[in-house]
Amino acid sequence: MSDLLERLRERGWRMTSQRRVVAEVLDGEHVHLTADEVHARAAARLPEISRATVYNALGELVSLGEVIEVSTDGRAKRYDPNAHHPHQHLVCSSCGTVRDVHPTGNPLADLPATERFGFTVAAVEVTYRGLCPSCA
Amino acid sequence: MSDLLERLRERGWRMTSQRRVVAEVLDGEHVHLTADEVHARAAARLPEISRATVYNALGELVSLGEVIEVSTDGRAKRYDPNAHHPHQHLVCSSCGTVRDVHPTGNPLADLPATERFGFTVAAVEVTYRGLCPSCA
DNA sequence: TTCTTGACTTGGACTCTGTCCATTGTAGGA
DNA sequence: TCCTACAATGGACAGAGTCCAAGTCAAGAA
Repeated sequence: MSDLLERLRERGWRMTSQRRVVAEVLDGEHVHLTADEVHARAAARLPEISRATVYNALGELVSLGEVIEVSTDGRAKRYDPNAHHPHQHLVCSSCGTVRDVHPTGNPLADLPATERFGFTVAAVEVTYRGLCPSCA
Repeated sequence: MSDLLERLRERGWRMTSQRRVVAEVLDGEHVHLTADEVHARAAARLPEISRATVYNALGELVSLGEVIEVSTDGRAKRYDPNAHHPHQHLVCSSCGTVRDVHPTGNPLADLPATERFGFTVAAVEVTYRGLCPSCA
């Protein structure tokens, strides 16, 4: 499952051991890690990797469109590697768990022109909130 | 337009000069202020008010359901006093302006049971992103 | 009105998340 | 192999928010 690494190399992303480890941490795992969690997992394999490097790499992966930045709680941003499959998020208000979900319908179509106030609307994020089975 | 003050008093919210000023700043203005902006406006009327007090008051207004906390950019949270009229937000990706909008449809109904994974879904937030007329 | 008391406010220290920058290191092409 | 532009480092810094001990005060009781 190293499609991500492959794509990055093809796109000319200069590959360093640090960047490889960050990409590997995100690839495969379908969880939503914070930058610090990514750093912790990366450091498990490459102990001397710095926080700044992890932030740089994450920022570039986001710019490249390979990873999505999700801020579900106003605290640390989370990084979602599932960028190539449109989806929304379901968040547990108690423990913060995030799941990818696929609602029906198209929320963009639900915003009539009269409610756009001249904005060029490019994207829509939907966050469902509730309690997960363990917290309920 | 001091419905808010009235409601708070009725609900037994102990009224201090600091809390009154914070509530007054939010009441009436249909903008989406950050905590620091609320503090600045409150301090214009009550110079010695502290940041901690503003944070406390805002947190309580949110708990009471009188104000909604909105985190549109992963930076400072914004406080939306329009809590009694269901609405969503339209955010300018360039300047950060936030507008209240009223999409048609019910996004909660768009999440089928099979996509809820046992969660008790209580709320849904929709954020439209794009460029406002000035930034486009 | 004055007293009393529990709730509120203060301000400074602290935490967490993220950014910046000068220095050092290195991937990958010539 | 050598160069060099680009990347990594780590420590300082900044913004947003929380915590806490000490002082203050709103509002009910007498």
